[in-house]
Amino acid sequence: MEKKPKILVLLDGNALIHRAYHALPPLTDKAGHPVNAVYGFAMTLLAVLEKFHPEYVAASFDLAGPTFRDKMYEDYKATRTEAPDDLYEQIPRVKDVVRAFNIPIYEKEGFEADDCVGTIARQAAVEGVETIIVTGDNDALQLVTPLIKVFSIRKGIKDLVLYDEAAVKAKYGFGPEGIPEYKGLAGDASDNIPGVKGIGAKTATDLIVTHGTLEGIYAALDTLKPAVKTKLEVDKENAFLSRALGTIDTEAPVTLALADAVTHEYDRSVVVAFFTELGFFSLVKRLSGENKESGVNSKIQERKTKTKSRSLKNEKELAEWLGKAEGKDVAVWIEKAEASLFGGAGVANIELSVSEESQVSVAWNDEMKAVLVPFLENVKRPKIVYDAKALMHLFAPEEIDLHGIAHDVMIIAYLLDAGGNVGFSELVLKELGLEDTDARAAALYSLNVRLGERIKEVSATQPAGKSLLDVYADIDLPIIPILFSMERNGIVLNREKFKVLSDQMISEIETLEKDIFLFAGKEFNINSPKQLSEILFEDLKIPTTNIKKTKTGISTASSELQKLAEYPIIAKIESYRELFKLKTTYLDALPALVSSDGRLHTTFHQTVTATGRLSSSDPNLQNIPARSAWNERIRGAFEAAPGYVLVGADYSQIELRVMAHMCGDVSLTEAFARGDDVHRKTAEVVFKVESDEVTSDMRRQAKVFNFGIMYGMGAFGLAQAAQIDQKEAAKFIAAYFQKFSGVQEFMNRMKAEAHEKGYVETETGRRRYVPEIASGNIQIARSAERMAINMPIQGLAADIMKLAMIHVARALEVFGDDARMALQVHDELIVEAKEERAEEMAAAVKRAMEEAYPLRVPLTVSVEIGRDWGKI
DNA sequence: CTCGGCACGTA
DNA sequence: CGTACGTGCCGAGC
Repeated sequence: MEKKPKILVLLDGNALIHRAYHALPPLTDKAGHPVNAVYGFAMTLLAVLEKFHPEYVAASFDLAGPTFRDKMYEDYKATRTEAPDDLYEQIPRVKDVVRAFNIPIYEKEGFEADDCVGTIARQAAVEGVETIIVTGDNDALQLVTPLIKVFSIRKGIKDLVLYDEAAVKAKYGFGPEGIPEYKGLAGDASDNIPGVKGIGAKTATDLIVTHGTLEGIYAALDTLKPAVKTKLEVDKENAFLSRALGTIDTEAPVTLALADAVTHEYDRSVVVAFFTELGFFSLVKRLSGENKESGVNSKIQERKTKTKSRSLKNEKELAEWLGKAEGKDVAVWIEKAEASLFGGAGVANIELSVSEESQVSVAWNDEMKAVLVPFLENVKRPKIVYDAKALMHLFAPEEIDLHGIAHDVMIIAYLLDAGGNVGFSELVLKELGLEDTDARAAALYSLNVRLGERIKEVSATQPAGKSLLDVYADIDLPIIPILFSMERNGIVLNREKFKVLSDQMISEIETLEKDIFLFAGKEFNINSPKQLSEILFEDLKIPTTNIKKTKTGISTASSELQKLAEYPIIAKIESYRELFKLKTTYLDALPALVSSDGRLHTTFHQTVTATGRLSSSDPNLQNIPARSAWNERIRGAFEAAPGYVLVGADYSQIELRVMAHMCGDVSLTEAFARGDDVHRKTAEVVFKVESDEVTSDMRRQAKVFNFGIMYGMGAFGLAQAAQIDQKEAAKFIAAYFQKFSGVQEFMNRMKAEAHEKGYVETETGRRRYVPEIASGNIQIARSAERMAINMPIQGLAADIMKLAMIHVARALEVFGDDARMALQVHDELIVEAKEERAEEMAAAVKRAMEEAYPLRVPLTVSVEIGRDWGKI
């Protein structure tokens, strides 16, 4: 019996990293570092180990610095655009993966990974070992011999092909030895190898097939077509140079030590820990199974067979399927129809699944709808979905009310890691190890299982009633239908009011512009920080002492310009910027987004912020101007419908109260309990004066101070914000912490917790990971500490508001169509109410908000009623 | 055309 | 060198 040769798998690290990086969507770990290339590399590594069960494994990487090719040809790889930092950042971690598996790395200064691979493969062949080169670069095909094969990526990262000599010949028409000749003729644009000008793929192949080598071709020059002959003559030097550049050096100064490359056991826990850190849960799963203690050589469990998707032909089959699914959670994936010319996208078809392995798909037509709609609307049929709110909008135009959302996987993923990616395809890749899938309902089902386990695991370590699961069940899930109806309700925007404002603003802006050009002595683009700084600091020669620099020049930020208030042009620029911003961002942009019902419909995002707040976009209605001279007029264009009024309900100082609640500081809680003006109280403390000596200026500074404290501000920042001396600021902080010692203890506690555990939590159980806290960079670590201080405060305030909205929604049920929530702006809720019931309703809203979450200090809400937002 | 940097609106 | 966001403009690079 013929003895089967032993196999060496040789990884071309750089080529694989490049392929993985470009083939995979951006992925990040919890710290926000890109990991898609690391992930792709690790997947490929596991796949080849599984497939070939090699006796030996080794890897090669490029080293920084010029190679012998650069010495030969100074333009080598000159056109190659610098790979993004996102990619370079990942190379050390790829090497860590290789090391975690105890795989030796061969690299040499002055040589590319290719050359090391070629040399090692040649040496292995001498030992009678068969080599399989794993790469993403077809250059390596020139190395193929009976004992050397190339396993190369065709597309994506999953589609790999094993090339032997026959396969190379089939692909190119000539064998491996022809590839350097091919480079000599046709060149290689990606490496800036010139080749012979005018000779492309076709001619090059013909020439090689007929004449073999460059030498052969040049010997037969006279037999060639005149045009080809001329081209070859002109570029003869380039042809030979290009061939040399394109030839892999198999005599690189590296020596294979087969003993090191034996696929000996690796420390499984190291690999698991590393994959976990990277967030590669699907890969951890592939490592586990029966082979707990074994090495890479052992069988890694086979991937599951392809998920089955069956198309249901008629409503009878559908009814039967749904009948069998009775009592089970059904994963529902909606396939959106292409948006039509006449409006939004509808539903094309629906996939349903009650298992990880299979699903059914159902066309969205009248017959099927007759069965589907009762299922979708049935509160008692639990559904697993991804982004329930978006689905509600998809169904809403058809007047279908989606109910019975048991799980929203988007929300679960967000709660598990508010900073991470929550895109469906990213989750499918990270959690299930699938680049993409056609069986989305089955994938959704699987995701719900995996993430469901994880959220339970985390919750088991948290206090009862205050866990991620509780946040999920009591806050983030129930608020979905409320946000949906708020988005659908929208708010009236009076475009006529905007038009009047806009016209006034245009003339003011023009006046300001004229004045500015007069001061400048010429016209320029005031909106360009670059041009503006040239005018100010070069033409007008305004001294730049004390002015900050940016990467691109001297800063023209408002805070910097304020230092130059003595120059009359500065005030004009400030006003110009303010008006220009207001006009473009609000007066011009908002009317364009008003829909046919005359109302603006924002989208609230529930899975964006790191703290648990909502965000708003398209348009963002959470940053409508509030304090500028024009504020009331802009807000005034947001109106109630005829017969209705707006009720605005604001939490008063909710974050300060939350902080008082959490730290339990005696002075602070007492101040709130007495109903004191807390900013005034703070002013007394830091300025060391009696209550009646507090001036309005002191109170204003104290207010800045209170906010600063909650953000973990230091003396420097406080000095900046309150426009005072840094030394003075330090004294204020000392005085503050002496009086409110509980606040300082709280801050220290949060910092300690973040250092110890890597995350902080709100009292409700919402979690934020702050891995940067372990950074060696003191700036980054400090910044993480501030996030750790702020998140439990901002996050609990956000949760209180969400709970309040749930309570308000319930309280408003009795009002029917006479009341509808319109907007939420973090600590403010705006409700549209039938005029005659507004007072009654305002009282109900106030009560619901104040009682939403009992704190150690009173939680007070002020309500205002008015025709428009400017009046409330 | 896309994207990073800057600037600035809100809580 | 104070937290959390979204958007508009410019200018560089594709």
